[in-house]
Amino acid sequence: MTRADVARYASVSTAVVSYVVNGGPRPVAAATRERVLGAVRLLGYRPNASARALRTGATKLIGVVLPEIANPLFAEMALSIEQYAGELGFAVLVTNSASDPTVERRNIRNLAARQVDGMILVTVMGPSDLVGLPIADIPTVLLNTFEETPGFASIGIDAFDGTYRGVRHLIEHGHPSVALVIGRHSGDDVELRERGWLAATRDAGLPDGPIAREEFSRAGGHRAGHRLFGGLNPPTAVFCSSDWQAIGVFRALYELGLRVPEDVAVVSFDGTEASEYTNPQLTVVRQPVAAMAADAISRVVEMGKPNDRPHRPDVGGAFKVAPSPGAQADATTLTTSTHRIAHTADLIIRRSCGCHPELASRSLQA
Amino acid sequence: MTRADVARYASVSTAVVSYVVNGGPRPVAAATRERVLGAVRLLGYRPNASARALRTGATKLIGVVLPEIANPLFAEMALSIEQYAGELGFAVLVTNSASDPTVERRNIRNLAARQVDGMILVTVMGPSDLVGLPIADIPTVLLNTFEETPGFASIGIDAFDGTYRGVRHLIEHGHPSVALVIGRHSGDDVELRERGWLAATRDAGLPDGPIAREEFSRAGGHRAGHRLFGGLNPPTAVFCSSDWQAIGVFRALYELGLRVPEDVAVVSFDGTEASEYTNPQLTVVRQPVAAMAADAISRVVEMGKPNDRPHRPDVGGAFKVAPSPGAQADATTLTTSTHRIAHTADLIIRRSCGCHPELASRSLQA
DNA sequence: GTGAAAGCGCTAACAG
DNA sequence: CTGTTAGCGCTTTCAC
Repeated sequence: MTRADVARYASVSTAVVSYVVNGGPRPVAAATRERVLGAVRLLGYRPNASARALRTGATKLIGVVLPEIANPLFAEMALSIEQYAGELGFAVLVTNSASDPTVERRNIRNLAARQVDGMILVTVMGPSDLVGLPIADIPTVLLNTFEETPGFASIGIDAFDGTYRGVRHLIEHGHPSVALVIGRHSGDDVELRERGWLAATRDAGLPDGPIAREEFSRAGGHRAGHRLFGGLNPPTAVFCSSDWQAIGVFRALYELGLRVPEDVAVVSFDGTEASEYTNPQLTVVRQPVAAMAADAISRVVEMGKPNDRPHRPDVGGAFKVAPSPGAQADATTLTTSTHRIAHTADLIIRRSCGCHPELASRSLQA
Repeated sequence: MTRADVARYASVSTAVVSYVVNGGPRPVAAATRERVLGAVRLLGYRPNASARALRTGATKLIGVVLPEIANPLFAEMALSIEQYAGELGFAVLVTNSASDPTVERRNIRNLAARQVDGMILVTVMGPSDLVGLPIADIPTVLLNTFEETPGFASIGIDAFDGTYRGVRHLIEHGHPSVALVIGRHSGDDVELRERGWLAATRDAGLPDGPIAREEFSRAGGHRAGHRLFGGLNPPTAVFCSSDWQAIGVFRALYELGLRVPEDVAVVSFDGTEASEYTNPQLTVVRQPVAAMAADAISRVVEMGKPNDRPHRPDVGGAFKVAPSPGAQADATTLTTSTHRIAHTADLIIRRSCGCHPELASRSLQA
């Protein structure tokens, strides 16, 4: 079933079939259109995306590299990305790197080989590892980064500030010190969060609490929890760098017979839906995942457009999510800009921090 | 950067470049090969996947339709599918339907339009809704189905048996009745699980327990939990149709001040990693997700192969996971076969059922 | 062992 | 408003 068959059946040229199928670029008489549409339906014709991609040079595919699809933060990112991309007519090729730089590099290469029109990378590598990759010609944005990344457009939150506020909240509850559970790979994020935690602690005149470095997973959080709270005189408050780790910490606390928030107050970073289903519910510093994903998609798509349009008055209005202040980019240099969109994380108070002791401990009164 | 450029630079024909890049189908002199490879590297040449797909008629893309990527069961499926597909040289286009038949239909159409070489569908629709779709020519397997589906290859577990064994385990603990939390859409799965639950109950001579029909989500489980356990004389045991719902039930029990397993014993279906991070850990009827995903991929790939090969002696050995008994399919009719691979679910005893009371209640002794 | 060339299905000039 | 046609980059048959 090809375009030519449809053309033959409807007694028109293949060009007209194109015009009808694509709604342009030339007008078609209503009667002719009907005839073509009829043939399309009757013949069950489906346009060939590969041929179109070859001809137009655009696959309408966006590649996404995630470190770990099981982590709800990234799962929610994937979901939002797919959704926004779909609204703009793009399909999404999601790959998992299992936080392994080698796998990540392979995935990026694969996506490039498939001529994706753009890439969204949640990378576990440093920016310097990215330069050798064959992606100079592909619109790329780094998502979930924590600082400016030279040579790349990037989107993320202010990890220092977010951590600072989360830790400060814990301190305001009067804890003598606050422990930290954090990732073990060396990167901006780890460093920034650690600095945020340290700054909040010291600004309050408190001694540095204990720190546990484990991978960003439930298992990592579980190990961290046992290490931190398994000894004598365990800390009474802990800040977790991710919901995922916090869930592991909760399990460790449960196994150790420690109650949240009575014995240990917990605050975590991310604020995915999973944080609403721990018992008690987690107080979190929430990342605006959907907004970040929307920004990522719109930037990638924007970067992929030819730079020669004088006006495109209404295109911007299609985006549902307003980019953060400072998101305006210079169209002429966009493709290679180092521009960063920084979103802010909000503190959401729920039960695990101890703000509502009477409610949080209900289960114990039964 | 095209094949022609490389050919020109290496002073060979484009055909030779092809032979080198694809390792065939014709032999190339070692010296020539080196020259070509050098040109490829120097020029940074990347083959154009669209052109290749157009020429060969194969995109090496497999489309996947999931009802809900956030549900860990489907997230784990997506992960396994991507992994196995990658090993066979296929990339995966994952789409979400949010359990909405309309969205699902749209996604299937989109995938078909992109000329995927095969499809794996975790559908929320009945088989009859599938017939109108333009996918007769695309190798398709239904994953996570619960009964034979006429006209489709399908893979799933025996939901009746799995539920039966989970419920029976609860009954063996001596509970006077067992409640059921189950999905609300009408389909084989819901019906089979309900029958399994009923059969186990009645075979034990027990009265039918209460039933709560809610969507397959944490929120659904949460509502079900409140409905089931919020009144006077709540049941003392409950079987949840999914880990996801069980997590919601746990939250409801926590909010109601009911302890697991002391006040309420819980067993759930799925056995994803999430079930190891509830407090206490869930006793589950575990679906062999990785094996099911591997089966799905290998069947789709197999179906996509031309039917005219007389022998392919070693291909089968490449698969890591052996299909269940009865998985041998008739190669000549595979594409349109109704064949079903039924995996079996195992009961995994952990803490939520009450088998280890001394351990499960540790948190209360603190 | 290598080259020439046809053509996959589509789009978009260009011509009418 | 509609038709003709030249490729997009690749694979592969056929000739040498």
